[in-house]
Amino acid sequence: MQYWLIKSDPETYSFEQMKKDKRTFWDGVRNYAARNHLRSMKKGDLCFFYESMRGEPAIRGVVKVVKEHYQDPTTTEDWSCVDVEFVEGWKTPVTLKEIKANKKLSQMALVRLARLSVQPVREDEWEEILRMKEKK
DNA sequence: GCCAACGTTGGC
DNA sequence: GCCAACGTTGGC
Repeated sequence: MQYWLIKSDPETYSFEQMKKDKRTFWDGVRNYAARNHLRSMKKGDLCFFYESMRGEPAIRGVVKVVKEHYQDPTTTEDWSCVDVEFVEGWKTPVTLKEIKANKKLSQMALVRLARLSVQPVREDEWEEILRMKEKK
């Protein structure tokens, strides 16, 4: 089992929408590194849902991979997408500011490779973020 | 809205 | 295959 973090610009697809849809296909990834991560995702893997750009950039909840990668239907080029399902929304999101302020998370791709839209999360990082969420 | 950081493109 | 130019992302 692997953990991931997927980013979305809420103007394109918000966590609010994710919650409403319950399930969606994660399309539109147009970056090779991100695509490779999509292709490594396994059914049952958990992902943090991160919203960028508008408002406070933050992790807002958790979604689960329910279908492994397949051809992105929005293009004929060689890109992939996966299906994800809503798991839980957090009342108080864990913000980028808080993540940056936490020394244990300084190695996170979110901090070091800000533009990578699909990234792996280490187990200790996953747990640390859950701890931060619980403490609120 | 600005701009730094990064990825991609294309000329050589 | 290098690297400058350009486009895009995303934090602030």
